[in-house]
Order: sequence, then C-alpha cells, then structure tokens
Amino acid sequence: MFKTVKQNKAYQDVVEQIQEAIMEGSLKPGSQLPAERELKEQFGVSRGTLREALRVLEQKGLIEIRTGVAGGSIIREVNSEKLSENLGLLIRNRLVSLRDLAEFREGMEGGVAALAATRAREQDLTALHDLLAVAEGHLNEGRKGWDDFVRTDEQIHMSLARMSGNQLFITVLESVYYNIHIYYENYLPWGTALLLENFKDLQDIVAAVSARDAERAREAAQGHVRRFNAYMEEKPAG
Amino acid sequence: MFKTVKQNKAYQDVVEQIQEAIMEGSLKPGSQLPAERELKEQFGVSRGTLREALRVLEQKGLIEIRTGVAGGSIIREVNSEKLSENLGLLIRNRLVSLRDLAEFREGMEGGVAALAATRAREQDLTALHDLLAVAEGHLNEGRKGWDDFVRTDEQIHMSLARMSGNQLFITVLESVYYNIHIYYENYLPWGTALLLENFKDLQDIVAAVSARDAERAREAAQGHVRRFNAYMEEKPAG
DNA sequence: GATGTCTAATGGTTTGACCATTATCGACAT
DNA sequence: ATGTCGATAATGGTCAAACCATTAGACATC
Repeated sequence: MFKTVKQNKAYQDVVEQIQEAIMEGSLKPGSQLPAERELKEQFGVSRGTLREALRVLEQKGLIEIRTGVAGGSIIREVNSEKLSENLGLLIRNRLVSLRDLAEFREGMEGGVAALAATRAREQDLTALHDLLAVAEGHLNEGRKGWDDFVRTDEQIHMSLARMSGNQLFITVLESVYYNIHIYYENYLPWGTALLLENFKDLQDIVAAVSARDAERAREAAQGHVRRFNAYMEEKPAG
Repeated sequence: MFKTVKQNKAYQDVVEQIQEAIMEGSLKPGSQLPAERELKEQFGVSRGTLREALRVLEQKGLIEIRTGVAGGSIIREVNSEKLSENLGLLIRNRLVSLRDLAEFREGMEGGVAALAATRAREQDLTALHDLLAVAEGHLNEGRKGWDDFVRTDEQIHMSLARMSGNQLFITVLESVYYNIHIYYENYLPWGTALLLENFKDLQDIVAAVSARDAERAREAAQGHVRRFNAYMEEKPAG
C-alpha cells in the first residue's frame, strides 16, 4: 500500500538536478558548468560529494571533465559510446551471444536498408558507389586485402544507417558493429569465396537503394545478413 | 605512429583493477568487497578517491553499495539494466523522435515475432493466450479499460520478446516500451475503433506464433506496428 | 519467546589543505 | 611586429581526519 520512503543521497540529488537540466534543455551540449568550487556552493554540498556526482554524470556519458584553467565540466553531445561499452560488458559476460547479435542485426538491417532507399540523397548514393568500388579493389588484393574489405563492408552498412536518418538505428548499429569484431576473428571462415559472395550481396543492396526500391533493399539486406551469419555458425571455433 | 600517453587517474586505476577482477572471475557475483577503510589501504589511495571509483563501478552496474554494519560493496550479477538506462537517455534527448522510435520498432518486432514462432514452448503459448483473453476483457470495459488494455498489449509484446530467447531483443524492446509512454498520451487518438483493430492484430500475431509460422508472424507483427504508428502520426498533437 | 534497546561497524558527508595541469598573458629576443 | 619562453593563476585531482547516518546483531527486558 505504501511505497518505501526513498532517502535520496546528496550526490544523487545533484546528479538528478544536472541531468534534468540537460534533458530539459537548459544545459546545451558544448556549454560549460561552473567550476567545482563554485558549483558546490550552489548545491550546498561539499566538494567531495559534488565530485561523486560529477563522476556519475561522466560515467553516464553526459559530461566530460577537463583539467587546467578554464577547465571544468562540459556538457557532451549524446553518442553511442556508453551504449557500446554496456553492450560489450553484456557480451563479455555471455549474456549476449554471437547468435543473439546476429539475429538482432538480421532484424534491423532490413529496416535500415528500406529507409535508406526511401531517403537517400544523390550525394549519399555517390558515396555509396564509391565505397563499393573501394571494396571491390580490396577484393583483388588477395589475403592482405581481407581486413580492409571487412572494414569497408562495415562502412557501407554504417552509411546505410546514416542514410536512414534515424538516430536510433545509427546509434544501436554502431554499438553492435563495435562489438561484433570480437567474433569475426574467431568465428569467420575467411576465404575469397565468402568475400566474393558478400560483395555481390552489397552490390544488390546498393542497387536496390539506388533504385529507391525499399522492399527490394529490405530483402537484399536481410538475405545478406542471414547468409553471413550462417557462415559464422558453420565454423563455431576458428 | 605513437599513441598519446594516457595519464591514468588514480580512481580510474582502481576502477580498472576491480572491473578486471570481476570480468576475469576472481570476484564472483554475490561476494563482497572489503570495507572502504580497508580497501583504501590495499589500493594505497585516499578514501575520497576510492569512493569516486566505487561510484563509477556502481553506475556501471557492476557493484551495489549497502550501508550499515556488514554493509559494503557487493558484486552484482551482470544484467542489462544500464543498457536500458542509456538507451532511455538517448530517446529522451530529443535526438530520437517519435517517428524514429516507431520505425525502429517496426524493424525489430518482425524479427522478434519470427523468432518467437520458432522457439515458443507450450507453456509460453498458453501464457500468451491468457494475456490475449485479459486484453479482450479490458476491451469491453469501455473508457476505463483503455489504460489496462494498453498495458496488457505491452505485456504481450514483451512476452514475445522473451520467447525469442534473445537477450538483446528483450533489453532493447524493454527500453523502447519504457520510453514510448511519453508519446502515447499526447499522440494517440484514443478510441474503441483503434483498440479493436489493435486487438485483431494481436490475435493474428498470436495465431501465427502458435502455428509456429515464422514468416506469417513476422508480417503480422510488422503490419501491426506500422498501422499503430500510422495512427500516431495522423494526430500529431493530442 | 517476543519486543525493545544498545553497540559497533560501515557507508555518507564535511572541511581544509596541497599537488598537477593548462590557458593566458607579459617579457624578451629576433 | 612577431614568435618564443616562462610566470601566473584558475581549475581539476588527491589526501587526511573528523563526524553524522544507517543498520545487523547482541543483549536486556518483559
């Protein structure tokens, strides 16, 4: 019937006030908080307590702390860094498996490709074709081009995400790609055949996006991820 | 050619040592760290510095701090709570619009439903049908049942996510649902017609999952989300 | 045996000092 | 006039010692 009375600790109160000001828009990215010795007066806490609060905000990725004169706490632009870090922790602790990651990608990349097809500007399409050409170049470099090819492949996928114009897709996919690398080395049966098939998939996706055919782009992207994942599962211990 | 020399701050060093011990397995979930006054000796730092480190670890979700005698820092089971929190921050930061959120759901729920159809156990299906019956009940309660219906609707979606057996889907969808409520109140043209259509969609999805028809489940779920989103966009200011 | 009270361990907070880093500005050489 | 170097002061990083607040467990009381 009654809720537990929550005794807010002083530093939590400080965290909440600053966080709320950021969310609500009073504190804009790039702007700077007063110095610690000034802030502690405004909040009426000791410097130690204030610093614990700042550490929490820093860990949340909301502020960045600089030393030296004119230093202080700077409000950060929101980004995917901490999201990646958290996902990495889950992966290291086996709460999220390779299969989970793969399935998740499969579920999302179709939607991303479809949106990209709808919203791509001319310059985006040009950049996409350029990346495709770069990837093709790496394909002909034999073994030493493999890593570069994979990197380019990833750039193409991230370009598609950005073209979707959806910040949520962009951020989440960034985190997934950042963390899926761990598996590439161990689970992927590297070979020219795989890379070649991959390249053809990418060509299909880019073609569909260029034609602004959302449904074809969706299917091409889903098929691509599915085939790629199948390869990884075939050889579960490299 | 050379990397910037990173001057580790004392509290960062403490964070890294403890985190590494957790990851590597020396510190197991449920076990307890020594008291602050003891720990500060072991690390050779002041209590203030140690506490900043503990705050960071707490914010990462790695430890939980209890007061009182026999209190201290307890190693937590790794979970996805902080990932949700971070995603929630992103969503609330205006960088993510209702449209972004809606598109994202559309991309995900199809995949979730398909996986659920593949992996559902008998008891899951029973629970799903029970929830459907509850939703139908709320449908006949008129205006006062609307909120309950939406809540049940959400439970059905979360059940599907759990049935997918994919922790990533579960966590991400949790965050999305937790944060989409802000929009429901303002953007949704509440009405019996909407709820009824929604209910039919749910029936379709559950039927497809029960038949273990992954593709039908995927399409039903995607269509459901798409229709629901269309409603929200129709009336953009409640 | 149930209930209340005391105690000691432990986290929470404060104060004041000093160290480390760095933007800024002025002196000086060119 | 301009560039270079060094002093300066503002600001974050760290330390130390004390006291307050909370709580599990021991102990006393009924």
